[in-house]
Amino acid sequence: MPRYDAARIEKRWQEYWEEHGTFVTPNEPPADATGKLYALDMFPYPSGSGLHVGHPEGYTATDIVSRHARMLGKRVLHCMGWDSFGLPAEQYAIETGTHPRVTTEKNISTFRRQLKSLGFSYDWSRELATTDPEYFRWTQWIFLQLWDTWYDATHEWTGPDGRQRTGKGRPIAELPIPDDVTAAGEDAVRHYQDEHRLAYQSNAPVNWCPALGTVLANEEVTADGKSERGNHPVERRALRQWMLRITAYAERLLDELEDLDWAESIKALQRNWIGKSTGAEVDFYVPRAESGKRKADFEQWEASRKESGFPATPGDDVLRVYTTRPDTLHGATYMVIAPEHPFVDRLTTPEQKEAVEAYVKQASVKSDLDRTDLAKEKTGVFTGSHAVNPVNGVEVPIWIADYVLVSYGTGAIMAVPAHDLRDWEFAVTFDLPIVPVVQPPDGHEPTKDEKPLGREIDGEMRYPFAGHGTAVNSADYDGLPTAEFKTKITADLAAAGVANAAVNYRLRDWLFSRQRYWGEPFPVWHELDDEGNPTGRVRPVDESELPVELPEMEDFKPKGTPEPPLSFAPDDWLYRTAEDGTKLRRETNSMPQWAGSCWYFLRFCDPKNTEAFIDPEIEKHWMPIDLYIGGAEHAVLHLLYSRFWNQVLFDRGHLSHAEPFRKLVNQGMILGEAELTGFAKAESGKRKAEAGDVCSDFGDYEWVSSKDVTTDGALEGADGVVTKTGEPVVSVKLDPELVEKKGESFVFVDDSSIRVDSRAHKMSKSRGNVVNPDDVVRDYGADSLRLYEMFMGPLEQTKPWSMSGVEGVYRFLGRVWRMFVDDRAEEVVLDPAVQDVDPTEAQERILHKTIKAVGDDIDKLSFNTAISRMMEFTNELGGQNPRPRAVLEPFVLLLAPFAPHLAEELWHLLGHDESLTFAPWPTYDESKLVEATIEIPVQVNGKLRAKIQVPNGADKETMQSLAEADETVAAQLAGKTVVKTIVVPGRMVNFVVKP
RNA sequence: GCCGGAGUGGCGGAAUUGGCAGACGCGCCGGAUUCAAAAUCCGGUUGGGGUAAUUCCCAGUGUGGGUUCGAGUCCCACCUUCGGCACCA
Repeated sequence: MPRYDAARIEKRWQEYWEEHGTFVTPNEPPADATGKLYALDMFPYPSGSGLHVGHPEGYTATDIVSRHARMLGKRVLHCMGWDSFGLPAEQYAIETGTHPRVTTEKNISTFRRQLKSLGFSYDWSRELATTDPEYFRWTQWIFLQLWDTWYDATHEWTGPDGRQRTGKGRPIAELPIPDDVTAAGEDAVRHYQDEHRLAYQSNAPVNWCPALGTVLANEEVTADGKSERGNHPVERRALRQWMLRITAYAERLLDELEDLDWAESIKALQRNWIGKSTGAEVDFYVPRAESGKRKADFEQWEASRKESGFPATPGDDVLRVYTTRPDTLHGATYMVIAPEHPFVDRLTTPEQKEAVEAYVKQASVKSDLDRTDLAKEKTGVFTGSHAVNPVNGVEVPIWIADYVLVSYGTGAIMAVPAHDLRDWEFAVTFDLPIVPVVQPPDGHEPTKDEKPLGREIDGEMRYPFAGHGTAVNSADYDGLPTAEFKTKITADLAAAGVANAAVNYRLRDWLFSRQRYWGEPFPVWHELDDEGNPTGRVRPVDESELPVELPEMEDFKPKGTPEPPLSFAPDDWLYRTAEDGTKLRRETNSMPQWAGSCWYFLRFCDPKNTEAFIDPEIEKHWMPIDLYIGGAEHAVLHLLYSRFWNQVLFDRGHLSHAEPFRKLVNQGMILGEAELTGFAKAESGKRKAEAGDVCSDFGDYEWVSSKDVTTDGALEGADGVVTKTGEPVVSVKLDPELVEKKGESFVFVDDSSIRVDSRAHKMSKSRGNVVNPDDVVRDYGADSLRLYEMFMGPLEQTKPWSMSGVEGVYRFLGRVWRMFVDDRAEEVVLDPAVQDVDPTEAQERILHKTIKAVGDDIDKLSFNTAISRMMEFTNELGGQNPRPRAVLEPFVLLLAPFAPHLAEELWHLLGHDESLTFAPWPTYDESKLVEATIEIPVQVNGKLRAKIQVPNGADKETMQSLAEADETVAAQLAGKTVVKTIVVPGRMVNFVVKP
């Protein structure tokens, strides 16, 4: 019986595509192509658990778009590769003693097999893995480019789009060296350069995770101070690390976001992450002299500043703060510096020394968790020193508190308790003065945040006010609205040389080194002195010596100390003597997993190039990416990092576009099948639970899930089941709050106390609701899996899996099959109903409607509706006899991007010898879409009263008279006055009447 | 708290962007086919009411207002929910 046999068909066509190299894209594409499409999937980390049903969701979407584009005659680049460096392979290796390379290769081949079984039209000849030395050779090369680049913030240039821009990455050799640095000698120059490179070393405190044995980026640490991977505790520790100066590109990354065709939500996420704020930096003079001379010192300082202007780096006698509210300067009644601020020691007076030291120590051991969790209680300690408020010469105390972060702004703030909630809390705790300088607008009530902080002062309830208003207690500025005041005072203070307009970003530099074995080695040597100690000078590995491969090692376990595994590599890898006789030691940190994924899309264009990471001509040919689809979990990190690398490579002239991803779409997460869970009462006979039902305790009710319930609604292993409304599948949940306890028994208060919980949850091993794509392919075929994942709902939406939904699309494919194939025949032959006859007008119309709808929907990535249109077509044509070939053939082509295997099989059956991959996409004829007469609604006072047939293209008058002639309408209008008639041609008629 | 989404039948979701709410699929009900089943096919399925019957009536897109001849769609306020950030001065 020639039933729809997905397994046979799919095997056949996958073999055909492989043999014929159907999807291999030459680098010299046909000249007659009508445009190009680069459709990219976020390449997977080949984990040990294999493909997840979430992967094929985005992959199917790009595959449909790619296959559609090929049929439209475009040249298409569509590739797959592996983000194969990373922690899990290394941890598995440590546990089992298998080399990570072995595990990785095994996992890759599983992924490859699974992906191939789904019939994606990837050009497998371009497959790449980030762990391949021929690949990471260029990752290392790009790192050297970063090392060789500084950011010239003042450089003006015009982008490819003709827009003027400021700021560009330039070769380090072009960095202007100040004369005093040149005079100080070669080492000073080198040091100066190192301070400007985009890749630099730093000793700043980092997130050290002892359990993972590595340092983590801020982005890899959760809010409660745990590692994102594994949820292990993370502590702060000062270590020498490589950093990438992504902050230099903050403005560029923010600015270029505007023109990209990305979902607003993702743009918002990135904007949020970059976190731009504008305000001013203000210098507060810190007098050192004994009282008496202090005022004179301040005045002298003020005068000198007026002359010199606002310096780039403040001196020792100045505390520089950043504020977004310079208009509240008159209300600054104290200052706060972070416990890690470099001035802590200098500002601490002998009397306060003990208290300060204790506080700073305590703050240093506090994890981020403690710091945020104790947010309710503000803590701090007085330094003993004061600073002078530049607007009024008032001396204010300087405190140390951990609510000020050393890593943001200048690590110091001016505190305006009247207008900042945190400062208010602190001032209240330590009894510091509160001076209001902003008058709230009339009728302002304290907000939800402000209200709870209210406090009685001098017999009156007072609240902080963080909003905008009018200036008071601000000398000459009184009466100015906040916004105006900000601009004015910033200008005035800038003229006085004590402040400057400033911008700050939440974004931090990217911690780029890890203490792992399974990552790209840094292409860097450290110079050693005669004793073998590092001199602090580094030398790049010569390009000709790339790649720096990983040494073969027996033991790459982390030692629980920050010494990276590579520092235990064999000496011949680790050490070398340079031609000039200098002893060198390799950098033993490795790059983070993000490195390889920052540029893989470039390599796909030119994967075999041994001369360059990409050929400039080929790059121009394929980039930018027209469609990039992947999970929202990469909305910030991966996408920001790769944009950053791409910007730098663009600035250095290696790329033709600054932004790699023209259009980005995040597929929604696929949740596990919605489970009905709850308490079921096991008793004989099925019946409804009712109000008043009694149970002796919740033990009478068993926790069940839909898996325990058979299709007819009986609970397996029990005699019956309590149902909500008599529906067969069901279990109920008791909401303890709605169940009354009477003695030892519980009584259902009312029907609402019986709840069915049918939530869908994330797929997870522990929940046991993970769907394995292999199983689905085995039972229903790849086409069904592809079609189902596209039919579930909008691509970007989170949606639950449903096995019966898979069966639904499988049934649809069966109907398609039987539309062509006589399933009662002995062999696979065309159904006799498929004939070379002229289609009827109605058949032509549905065909052309379907062609239009499917094409438009693919362009909109609205695959669920495209599929529903094809179902409508099948519902209409399936039962007809004869079924004209001229209508069925184009339909096969429409189906091809979605269910390519079945489509190829039917195409073949219709007598075509070649694959339909490059068959022209059907076109529709606008004139075939119109019907002779159409049905339109007639409303009276906006209510639908009748439907009438009108000739297509009827004018207003005709439509109105036809509507008036309708019996029902006439009855509705009888005895009433028509005030107005609205006629929308081809749409509707509406009579507005008065009684 | 701030930023960004989303609320439509029993369920997943449609709705030419202001013009017939519920396309398509799932589930369910009824029927055909069958010795029976599987598979397949046909009909019904928002709720309520009415009729011998129909192209019948009423209500209805989270809640409350508003704009409009007309609102799921636009405006205002609110509720719920999901995601991200969270002492960022």
